Amino acid sequence: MKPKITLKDIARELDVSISTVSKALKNSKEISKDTKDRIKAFAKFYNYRPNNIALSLKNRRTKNIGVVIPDIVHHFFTTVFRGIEKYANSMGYNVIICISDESFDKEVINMEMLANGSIDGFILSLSAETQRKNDYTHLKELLDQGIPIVLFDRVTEQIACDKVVLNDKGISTEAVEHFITAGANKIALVTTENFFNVSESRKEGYLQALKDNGMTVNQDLILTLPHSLDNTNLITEFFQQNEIDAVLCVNEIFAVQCMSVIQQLGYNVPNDISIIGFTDGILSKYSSPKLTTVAQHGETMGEKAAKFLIDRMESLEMEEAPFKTEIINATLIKRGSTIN
Amino acid sequence: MKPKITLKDIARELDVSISTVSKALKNSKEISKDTKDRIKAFAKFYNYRPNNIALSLKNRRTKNIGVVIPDIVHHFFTTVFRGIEKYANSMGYNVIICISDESFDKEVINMEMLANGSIDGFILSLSAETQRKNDYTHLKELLDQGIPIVLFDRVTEQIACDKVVLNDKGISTEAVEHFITAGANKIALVTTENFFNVSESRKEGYLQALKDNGMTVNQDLILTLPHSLDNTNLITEFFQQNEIDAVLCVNEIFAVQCMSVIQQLGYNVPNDISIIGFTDGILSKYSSPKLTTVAQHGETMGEKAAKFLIDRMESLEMEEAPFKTEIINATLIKRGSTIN
DNA sequence: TTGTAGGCGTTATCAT
DNA sequence: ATGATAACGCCTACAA
Repeated sequence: MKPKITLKDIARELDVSISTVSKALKNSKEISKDTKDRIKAFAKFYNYRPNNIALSLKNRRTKNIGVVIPDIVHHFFTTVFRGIEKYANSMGYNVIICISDESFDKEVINMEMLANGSIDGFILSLSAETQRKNDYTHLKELLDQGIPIVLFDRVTEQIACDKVVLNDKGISTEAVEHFITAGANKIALVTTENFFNVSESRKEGYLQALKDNGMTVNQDLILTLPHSLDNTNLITEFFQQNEIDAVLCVNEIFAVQCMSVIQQLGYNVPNDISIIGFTDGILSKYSSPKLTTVAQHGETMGEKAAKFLIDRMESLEMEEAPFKTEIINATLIKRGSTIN
Repeated sequence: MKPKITLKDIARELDVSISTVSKALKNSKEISKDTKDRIKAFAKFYNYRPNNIALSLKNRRTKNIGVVIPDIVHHFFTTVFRGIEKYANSMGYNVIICISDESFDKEVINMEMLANGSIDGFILSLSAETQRKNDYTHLKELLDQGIPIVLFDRVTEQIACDKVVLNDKGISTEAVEHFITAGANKIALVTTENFFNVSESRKEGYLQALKDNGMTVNQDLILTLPHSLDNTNLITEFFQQNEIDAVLCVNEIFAVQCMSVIQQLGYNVPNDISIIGFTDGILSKYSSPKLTTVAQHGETMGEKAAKFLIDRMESLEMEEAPFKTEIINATLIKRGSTIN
């Protein structure tokens, strides 16, 4: 058991002053080569490492980033997190993570907790409840205090800050057009309740594609599923009661559930009904047939978000750079659940 | 833009001393009700919150826990992490996370980085490379410095610390016996290279079950797959060249891959071949048929690990409590990929 | 009832 | 070339 050693310890042992030790270890040329060597050898032997906390206090920066995501079990957030972690680490930052669990209160409490000195900035994707309540005072307050925030994916226009989002609308249009090219004309959409900005955008993209191609919108072909429930029955009804030859799903769970129902009903994927889902996760890769999906490039989003944040934090006080929004281009990965 | 306010600021504004402010905010009865009220009102108005960093420095404890896991995309680690986060937060701790990415170096570097004051203790699952190298000096050093560590899942006997593991061997035996009860007698095992303690234990459990039931071991029925590669061909060969009526897989990816191959080859699951996988993740739930799996109760493991760590950290210096190993009982979730 | 002083570990500035 | 001092924000034993 050898507790951590401090500058003071070294100073005492070597009978010099603390500041001499500090300077010597920083290779200051104020100190004679002789003492420098002595001190360095001693420090090395006892494996001296400066105390991060003391440095944080002195420098008024922690080199920690707070990441707040709604959920860590979802593949998309997981990949974004990876990207953040990767870039942050490469820049010497640690990542403190909080799961809001889609709860407004948890989001607020966790952020306030971290904001009291533990982190230099936040990367955040809004919880469902926050988007539903449409209440962003906690974010405004943090920004007011000078703590930078980067929003990704689940963002809001009501907060002025750097953002990283997907071209949800555009890629949805592209997906639907992929159906149309293959001859589909009874195209369905399976989505979530619409307080999510992303679901909303995806729906817009879907509608846009229909419009651009002179097709009429049939509201019956839009299925809005409630959150966190077993939706199998709803989905089954949906496919029984409607004539459908293609379906766009806003996440991969819906996609794989639809596929399962469709096959159960005796249809063939993709010949009778084609499917495209969002999120190129593990489900999409291991289903049969493999799912055509919208790859959201989560890792790229994460890296970009981290870069935005660190750039802003390190541009010491020349902070008033205008806020940027980076749009990450999703791509369609064509696999077995669509024709072509 | 209103920067954070400090005790000093309050003291200056209210023309009292810093310690008076400090005491007042802690409701010390040394201070007159009058000044307390004045100070509290002011503090509340300016939304004073003590600076965590200063507290950490003073108290020599950060209330941060470092979590090091090999991978965040794997469902199992994700759920364990959830459990850790949940318990830690409820006890007022933050969680700093590092992904070792199965790399020894990343594991070492990250841990050393955090160990310099950023965290009070670690929860860790060993990286593949660390287990392969069998080198744990970094952990020993940290323990030497008085930093507590809790290992989970991927553990080693070479380190004396609290541990949380699964009854891998027992549950594997149980799984194989489930096959046997249903009439199987050509039971295969699909596993990873054996430097993982968990794979090793699962194999032992498999062998034990065969032995207990008077069945002979056929080495041909044990398929060892390399890490991170497309194994489809190996798996296909395996099922073509061997007569098999049941297969136990050490993770759910292998399980779902096997199922896919089996169905491709024209067999029926579970009638021709039954399957059981480890990890009750999303793949198992959304495959068809749904997979019978070993639920590892990751969240429980995480909570338990966090409890071990926090207990030890908070039992100030009466530390020499003996190290405990908690064995979490996995359970078999019977679904469509097995008979019964 | 209030204030002073010292310390947590480090660095920067200003002596000596 | 080396050391003393102050400061980061907070707490607390001890004075006043």
